[in-house]
Amino acid sequence: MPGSPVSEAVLGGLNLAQKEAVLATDGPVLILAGAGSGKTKCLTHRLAYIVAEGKAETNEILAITFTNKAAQELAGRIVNILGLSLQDFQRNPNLFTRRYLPWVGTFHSICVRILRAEHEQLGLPKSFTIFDSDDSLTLTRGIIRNLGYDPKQISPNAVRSVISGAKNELLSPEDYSKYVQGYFQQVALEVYRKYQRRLVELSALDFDDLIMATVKLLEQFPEVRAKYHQQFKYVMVDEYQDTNHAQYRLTALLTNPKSQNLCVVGDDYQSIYGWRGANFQNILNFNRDFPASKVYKLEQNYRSTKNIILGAAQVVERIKRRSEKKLWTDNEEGPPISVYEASNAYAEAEFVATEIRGLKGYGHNWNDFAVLYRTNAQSRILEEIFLSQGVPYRLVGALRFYERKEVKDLLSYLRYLANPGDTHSFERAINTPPRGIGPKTLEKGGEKVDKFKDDMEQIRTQAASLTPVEILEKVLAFSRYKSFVDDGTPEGEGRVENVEELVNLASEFESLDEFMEHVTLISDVDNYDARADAVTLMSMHASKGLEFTVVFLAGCEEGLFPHMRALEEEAEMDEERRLCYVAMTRARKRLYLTLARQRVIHGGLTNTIPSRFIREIDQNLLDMI
DNA sequence: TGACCATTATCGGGT
DNA sequence: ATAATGGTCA
Ligand SMILES: Nc1ncnc2c1ncn2[C@@H]1O[C@H](COP(=O)(O)OP(=O)(O)OP(=O)(O)O)[C@@H](O)[C@H]1O
Repeated sequence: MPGSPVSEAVLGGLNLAQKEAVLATDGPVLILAGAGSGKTKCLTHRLAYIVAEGKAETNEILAITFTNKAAQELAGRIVNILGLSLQDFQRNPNLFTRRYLPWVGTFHSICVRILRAEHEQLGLPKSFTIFDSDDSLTLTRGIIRNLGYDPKQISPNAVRSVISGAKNELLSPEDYSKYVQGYFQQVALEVYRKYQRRLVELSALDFDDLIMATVKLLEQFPEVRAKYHQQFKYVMVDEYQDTNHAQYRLTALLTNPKSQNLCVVGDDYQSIYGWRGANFQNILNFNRDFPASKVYKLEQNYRSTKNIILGAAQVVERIKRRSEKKLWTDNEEGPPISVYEASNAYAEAEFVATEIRGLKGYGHNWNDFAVLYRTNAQSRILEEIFLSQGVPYRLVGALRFYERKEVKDLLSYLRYLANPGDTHSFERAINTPPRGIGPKTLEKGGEKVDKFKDDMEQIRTQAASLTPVEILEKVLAFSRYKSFVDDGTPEGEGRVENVEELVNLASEFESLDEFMEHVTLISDVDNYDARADAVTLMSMHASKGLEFTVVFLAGCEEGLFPHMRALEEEAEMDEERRLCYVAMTRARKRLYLTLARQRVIHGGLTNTIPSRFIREIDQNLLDMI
């Protein structure tokens, strides 16, 4: 009830504008605000408030977060409001979030849940396979070859991005055929057709299909749509500026048209995923799409110093197409933004490491620091130097868990067990470890192949009454996978560790489908642990939504940041500016911009020019070291 | 079939 | 400069 102790607690610690946004539970709401103004905080409190007020049960709230990590954080913060035990949550955040907040997650994980529930409508088996980008690429390459094209002339990557782009715009091959121009797109269309047919045969969906299929489901079946409208009393979407067309449609389809209880949160200045179809006009058009909407603007930044806020604003103000937005802070002015020009990338990394070690002496922890860069390739030199200087670090975003070979190998068994139609996984599993069954033997068939199929069928029968970890143990015993990867070398040891990590993860799940889905959909940032006492190394993109006391932006050079490929198009340069704004505003107290005057690119030494972003910041906010 | 070697792409970001 | 892919040969 309003004024009840719980509601009071939920509203405590919010400023006036934030409180208003939290209290405006009903009807369409847009929270449009700059960095560090407490948007995510608002969303969390809003969810808590709705539950505390008894306006909806936790399973009646659909909340889309940008990462799985954010979903878990949301769950963690409302544990006490739900009257549940914090220990339970901490023991297994995954299971806890699934159980108590089944509809809090990323677009992709929410879609999987809907599709699993409604699979029959779409003629899919319940345990359909999720293709990740690697699987998609392999399939695409195979089709290109099958159709008689040379993968060297028709780049599988380029075709992938055409197909993905089409799906993000909700274009089926038929729809896409209307836009085709030129030879390459003609071929891409042909591949798209075949690719889609192949996925159906395999009972598989790729990442983009997860969204597109859900949209189709909801468009095609009004009764399914109505069911979810009843289920979801409240819908909330965080980071709405980074939704693509398919996600935008999906949001509208999932919102009850009568109540229109939809709250979207975001900042058009922080739209950094345009390259994968995100369109920040979605957030700017919210008023047009929902004329009854109320708009809340939060203008006070609680995160950063005045100098950081001012500097970041100056970079982003050069963008022509943007909303007008105020952002101020009561925080101290803080030290100027430090700029350091190193002679080369090693010297740059040494400066960063030395600076961190120096500041560490002034009472900082290692996890107060982050080094952010434009391209993942930059992490290598930083790692090398950090290692030699004894600076503990955690690298985020390099290799996703699922992309490790051992994980993919074992998942292929599990996928095939769950979905016998998935011959893609079958073909991988049957010869991992090598059993002398290559493509030729497979085609001919015969005893060896039948034996494997029979063995798998046996495990499949038993699997029905087993937990995910038990099934995985069976697979490991059957394949003797561990002894296959453990060759006694340190690398072999690492591979065994990967297997064990997968086993541990499996033990956190109750259903095989959920376990596999989790492994396929988690990103590397999801494993980022803010408590681990180490310096964080990650891409600027991956840093979205996070905050650190001290931030270094490495490689502030023309051609690297802003990136070479963004120099020509204004829209792309705008996105680089927004990325700069995002990256700068991750910092609470101190911000460094560093660069190398010489850098090795593609094996050749190149002279560099300092990034225009440094020039665009008022010189008296900067301290050139 | 699978190991080995040459050639080629990669280094733009990621669910 | 390195990783991945593809072709060749045992
Ligand atoms: N009313 C408030 N009083 C004190 N601190 C606040 C308040 N609101 C937000 N904060 C703090 O400000 C910081 C930023 O909040 P939050 O991450 O919710 O902002 P955001 O708008 O989502 O940021 P961004 O868009 O940059 O990711 C957090 O540390 C949060 O605890």
